[in-house]
Amino acid sequence: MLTFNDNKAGMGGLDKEKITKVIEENTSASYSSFSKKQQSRIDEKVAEIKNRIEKATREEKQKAENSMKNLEIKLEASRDLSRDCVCIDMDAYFAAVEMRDDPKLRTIPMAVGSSAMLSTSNYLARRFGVRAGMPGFISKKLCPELTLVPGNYPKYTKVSRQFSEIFMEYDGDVGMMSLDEAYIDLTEYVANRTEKRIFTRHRYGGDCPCWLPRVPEDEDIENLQFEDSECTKCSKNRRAYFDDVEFGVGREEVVREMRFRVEQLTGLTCSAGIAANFMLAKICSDFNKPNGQFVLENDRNVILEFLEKLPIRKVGGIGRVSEAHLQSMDIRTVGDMLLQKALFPLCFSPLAQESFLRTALGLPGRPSSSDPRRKSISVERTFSPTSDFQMLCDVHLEICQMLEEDIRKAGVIGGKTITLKLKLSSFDVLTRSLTPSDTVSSLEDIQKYSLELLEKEKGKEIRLLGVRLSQLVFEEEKKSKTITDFWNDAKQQKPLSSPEDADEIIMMDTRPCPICGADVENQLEILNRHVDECIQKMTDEESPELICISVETKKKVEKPVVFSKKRKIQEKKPAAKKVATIDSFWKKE
DNA sequence: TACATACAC
DNA sequence: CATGGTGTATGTA
Repeated sequence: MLTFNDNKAGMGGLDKEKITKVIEENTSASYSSFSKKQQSRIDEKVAEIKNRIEKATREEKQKAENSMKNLEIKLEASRDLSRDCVCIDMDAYFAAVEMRDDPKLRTIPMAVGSSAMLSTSNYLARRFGVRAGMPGFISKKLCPELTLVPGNYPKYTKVSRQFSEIFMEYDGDVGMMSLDEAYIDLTEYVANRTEKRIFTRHRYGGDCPCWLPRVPEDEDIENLQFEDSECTKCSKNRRAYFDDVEFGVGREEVVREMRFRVEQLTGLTCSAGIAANFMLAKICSDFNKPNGQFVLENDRNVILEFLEKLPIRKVGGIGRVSEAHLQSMDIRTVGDMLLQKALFPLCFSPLAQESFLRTALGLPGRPSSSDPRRKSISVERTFSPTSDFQMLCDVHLEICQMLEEDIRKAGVIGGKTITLKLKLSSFDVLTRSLTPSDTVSSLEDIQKYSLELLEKEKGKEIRLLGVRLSQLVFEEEKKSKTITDFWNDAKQQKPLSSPEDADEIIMMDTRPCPICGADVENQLEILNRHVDECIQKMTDEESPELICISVETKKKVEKPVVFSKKRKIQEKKPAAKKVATIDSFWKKE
């Protein structure tokens, strides 16, 4: 049913039927009936679509076809094949971080999440059908030996900051879609890149399993230079091999270089897609996963050919429901979309028509709202279903307190509209909202208005409560000055790296380690590693992270001013998302 | 404006 | 035992 799809990578050749059966057997009655309800809603819509096509008159069909033809001409005129867009996606991100920091997890099936929900699974676990979005307790049935690791979001956030700094050197306006996904416009960088770059590559071997990347077992290491040392973590001997690697000037080479640097810095691999726009780059990033990249030539025919056989579900924005709708029109691949485009006006809204046609042509989505500011802020929690109103009020108060705190941290003064979200024990979701004449800002206001809404739902058995504030009012921001100052300060202190003096960094000058004073090769990744070792030596056993960026290096993050030269009007990157705040997971009464 | 849906990660 | 949390966009009334 709709519980399991093998859309994502890593599941070749497993027994789908068996997995589906295990999932069904372990699905609760209430969830199962909710799923059925959802499915029948989709079926209804599908019937409606078929019906509309069936009973459309000749004139209507003709009109629809003309309308799509005109739209296609208009859209085709906007095609831009001049850009180098890159989407970089970390491989099994949360799981990879946990595996990096605990070698025992590298060889067993493992997932990050709770018994209620998994965020990621490693590739070994995926072979059992264990995947992101699946409840942990069902995963355990599919794979009894599965190890569940609770997520450590502050750590994932920190690591994400580390590698986004690398991307920032290539595109000052890099868009982080989430902790593990980056959109990079390389056009300008590639155009200006005239020289190859050489990096020292560090890889590890010996008895110490801690550091990554490892030298492959089958590689001939006869002629590699190395250095032995005692690992500060496991006390075993670690052998660090090093050699030079070169990266040329084309976009593929530059992307290889970025991926190389990410792995050197964090010990994590990522995959990349390269194409004429971000919509295509995102699809491509999935093609050679894990630890690979895929380029789609900036050529109309090549793009259309690539899309012809591509299942529609691989396209960003087409989910379970749209897939079903389109399938009812015999559309399974993007190629089919192009063949059937004349039917769109009979079944879909104008926006949906355009969006599907853009997809079919390999064009990016409509650039959306130019206001980069966030539009809403919310907190929601799931708990054991209850209709006890006092209990719901207690939860509600806590949620309001958390929301108020988040609002303050976000530099938001208040908002016009307050929305209460409820999920019933049946899994049905309701929202109730109101817009008072005055802006809602204090904890008291938030609580008062949302409680008003909650009171009207007395008696319902509820499993989730949420409160959202929208139509936000922001603090007057004078941030740009701060950032500039920050950058100027950093510049005077001799920054570790910047595009202008990139060559100096690659060439081998040294720089004293701020911790131990020893001369260290002045290359960002190497320096970070060294500093990290030093810090580990002198500090705790506490921090489980192997790689931790130095404080100095961190300051360099804020430098978009320098890089953002005038850029052509272009497709909007997906908006950067706020990092979720984590608190201990509470549940039960 | 209010509410529901769909989607991404 | 047991199916998440945050945010955006869009359709419809």
